[in-house]
Amino acid sequence: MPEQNFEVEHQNALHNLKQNIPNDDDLEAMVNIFKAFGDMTRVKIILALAETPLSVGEIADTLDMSQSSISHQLSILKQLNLVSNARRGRNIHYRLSDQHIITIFKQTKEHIIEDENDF
Amino acid sequence: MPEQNFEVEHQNALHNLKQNIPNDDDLEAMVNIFKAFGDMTRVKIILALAETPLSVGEIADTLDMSQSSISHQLSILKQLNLVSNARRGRNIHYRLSDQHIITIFKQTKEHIIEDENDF
DNA sequence: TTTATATATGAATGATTGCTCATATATTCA
DNA sequence: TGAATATATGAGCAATCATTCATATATAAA
Repeated sequence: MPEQNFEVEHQNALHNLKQNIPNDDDLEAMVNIFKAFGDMTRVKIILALAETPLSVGEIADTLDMSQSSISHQLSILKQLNLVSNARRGRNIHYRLSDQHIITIFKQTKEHIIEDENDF
Repeated sequence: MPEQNFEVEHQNALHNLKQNIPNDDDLEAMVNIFKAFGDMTRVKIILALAETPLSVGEIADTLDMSQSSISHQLSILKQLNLVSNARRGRNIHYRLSDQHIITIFKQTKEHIIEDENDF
């Protein structure tokens, strides 16, 4: 009875699931990164920084947004260690802190574009 | 003057940036996917469905959440074509609509866990 | 057909969030 | 040192969102 075996396997999978779901603490870091990527402004900042380090003013100018808004968003990205900063002259330059992240980011973007029909 | 060349290149990069930033329409699909991943409940649903197709009730039971809440979240995931559903008996079974997506999802998760020190 | 079960959905609510405005801080230049 | 420039930050506000509650819809069972 293949139909019943299927059902038994499903029940086993279901039983295992309850124990195997990562707890909130383990998932939180990941969810927070995704949250950071889930905002147009922050995505644009990351895409810009993927090209070259930029000062706060340069980002604000490039994205045509207020200095304050960009600064707030940068502080969120910094708190997640997605970007780092360093003073250079009278400006503060931001850069992606981990090229690893931008690789994931761009890959995902390409995957989504590839399958655009599906979305 | 290597210092000045550096500055010239930076100015070029800056100038190009303004034109090369994808517009909102192009980014929106990606941002929406990331938004979907940016919620603990939806992440857990996706992780569960990565193991086996599940009915609404099974998901609610597994995650110890209300049927209504799960149903609402599933409708969001469905609208983004991240999951699909089909009636089976008196239940409606949900599954990941694209294994591609879960691959990206898990990869990203692993990358983040690998570099946990950085976060 | 009536009853029970599974899922969907709309309204209400509290929490989160992104932006603006005003202002504080910090560095450079005169 | 004092003025100008660049960035950070806190409060306020409107918008978004995740959940709950009540209820509608749809299928299955009796």
